[in-house]
Amino acid sequence: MKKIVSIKDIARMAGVAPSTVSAVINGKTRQARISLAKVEMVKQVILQTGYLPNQAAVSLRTGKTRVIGLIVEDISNSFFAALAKQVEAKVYAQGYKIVYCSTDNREEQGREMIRILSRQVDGFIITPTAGMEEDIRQLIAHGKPVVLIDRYLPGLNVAASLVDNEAGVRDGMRHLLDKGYKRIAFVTVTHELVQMQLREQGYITEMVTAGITPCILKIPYVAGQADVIEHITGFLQSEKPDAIFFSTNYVGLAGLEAIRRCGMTIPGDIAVICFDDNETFRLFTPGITALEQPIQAIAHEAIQMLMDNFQGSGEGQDMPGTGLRMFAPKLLLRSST
Amino acid sequence: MKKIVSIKDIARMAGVAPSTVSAVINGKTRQARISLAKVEMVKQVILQTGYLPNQAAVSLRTGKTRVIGLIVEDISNSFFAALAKQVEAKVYAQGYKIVYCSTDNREEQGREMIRILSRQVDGFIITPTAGMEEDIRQLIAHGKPVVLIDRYLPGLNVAASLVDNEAGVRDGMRHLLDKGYKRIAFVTVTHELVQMQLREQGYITEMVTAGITPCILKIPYVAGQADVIEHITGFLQSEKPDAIFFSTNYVGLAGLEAIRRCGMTIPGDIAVICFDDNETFRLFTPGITALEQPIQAIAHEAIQMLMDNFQGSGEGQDMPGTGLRMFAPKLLLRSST
DNA sequence: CTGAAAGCGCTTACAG
DNA sequence: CTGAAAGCGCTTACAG
Repeated sequence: MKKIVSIKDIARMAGVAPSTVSAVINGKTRQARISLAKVEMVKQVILQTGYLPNQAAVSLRTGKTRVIGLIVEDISNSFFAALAKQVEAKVYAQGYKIVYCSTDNREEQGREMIRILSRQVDGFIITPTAGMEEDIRQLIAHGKPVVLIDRYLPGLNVAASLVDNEAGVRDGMRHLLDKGYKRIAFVTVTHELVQMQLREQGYITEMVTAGITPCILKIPYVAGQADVIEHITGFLQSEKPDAIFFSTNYVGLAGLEAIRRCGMTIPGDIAVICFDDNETFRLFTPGITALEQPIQAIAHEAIQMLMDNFQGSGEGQDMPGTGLRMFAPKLLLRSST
Repeated sequence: MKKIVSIKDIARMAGVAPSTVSAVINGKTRQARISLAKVEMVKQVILQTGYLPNQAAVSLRTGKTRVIGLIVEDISNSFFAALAKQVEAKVYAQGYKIVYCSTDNREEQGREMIRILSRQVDGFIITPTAGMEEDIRQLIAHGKPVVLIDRYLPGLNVAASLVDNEAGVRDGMRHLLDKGYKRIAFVTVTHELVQMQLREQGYITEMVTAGITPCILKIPYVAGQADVIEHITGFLQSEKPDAIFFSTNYVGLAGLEAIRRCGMTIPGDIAVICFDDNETFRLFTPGITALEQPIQAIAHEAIQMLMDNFQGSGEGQDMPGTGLRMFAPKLLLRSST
């Protein structure tokens, strides 16, 4: 086990004091008015030894960890996984690292994760679960920046970056209406989170504008995949819509299975569109028209807001960058509509 | 911004010395022979204040970070995302955290990540890229435990946890042969990593055993999705196989598209099987027979080996738990074969 | 049985 | 322009 070089070793090797080395590392040679010759000397030694400061010591001294906590609903879900990838690239480029964890939408889990991580990260990017309001409020009160992603909690004035749910659904609806579909059904899940309500709202608004009576199926959030398929199958048989709008990935995949079971053809018997794209929709025969979330924009904006907070006061005063940033999804036209 | 309580505050509030508090926190009250009354006193105060030790200080003092570095090829890939999820559950349960990063199979990227993280984690779980041998060797020489996952580097005697590639392919092949398919083609990518060679080897072995001439298409690894589809389309038209074995997810998805373009039906014109399962294969019409990787077993074994290292010497001596752990994939029979 | 003291590796006023 | 010293919050011998 090789001995690890410390700032003292570097100082000794360069013939200067540790504080000089520190100034060089942190780019404070101007303020400290270190001579150019010494700066060069120190840089040489650092390069030769491959010296890297002990981050634990830096953190202890400065109170900064250069770590960001990424708390998502489920890292194995393709949407969050893609988000994590986008976050990663940005964050490492700025010299930060990421620790992640999944809440699986369990309130207790999320709370515990915040507790464990709160002292060990400089800030959070969080997919909030219902009931997390108070924890997030406290985090911010303690001067720990938080940016919400993918959704927000109404009544909690915290920066958030997400897709424009209502605009997306309205886009998709106008496409269906333009194509001449009339009996357009909307299939969604009961969910306390605001984004589902916004999507439903978008649907209702467009239907009402078009002068057609809305036709909505709401599936209990807790239902398993098999149950969801059952629900949709029954709904298709009784309502006989000519087009169907699935509010989310998860429901859409079950919906395709239900349509298959009913022996209906797409788009002949029924047109299909879904909020959220995925590989299955792309490869399905026929391709399924979908609203693709601008994951990169969402992730980049979230990081940007968080980093802006780091620059700013960071002292529990008014956080800059609070408020919602929404990005319109992209309508991917495929053969299903 | 509220003042953060330290061990001194707890000590003062409980009327004991900081070292006593430390002993209580670390469960060393027996060795230190602290009276039960004081232990209770301290525990009370800790509970009331919600005190959590400053991890930076602990790390600085003990040299342990209780963080694990997870370096994968691409966290947004569903396989690695699923792996990350399994790793996460295990790791948090043991009081560790995870920082992740993706290499995108770029050697430089992986090396840089190891450099950045090496001082800040207690150990690594790595999906190695070619050319990483030396970096991993050095990590271990410096007493930093490493467990490889999903693949290993021949010639590098490091613990690794992965699927049994050859056994999986042979399983799938025997299934096809039993069903009476003869002109079974194998489509793979050129790739220096060992797992692709093992899969190919499994195919060849079974074909030779069955007395049939192997028929292999190797696609350059660098090819984009469109190119891959082209390659496969041409291959299908010239070779006219009655069954096709895709060596991996990525190739299989392109393969389905190629089959569609050729106007072939599955399994009528051609049977399909693929190494690695995914949602598309499950929902495709017909369902695609696949070999599902035992992700949970792979992840759990990796963590177990890593944690065993933490218990052990950890001093750059012979690492316990070196060697390969392989888990057979599960053959999911669907309608495509 | 318990507490005072040293020290992990940094950064930051501060003295010269 | 540069270096000595204090201190971040812990843990660990060690003295009593």
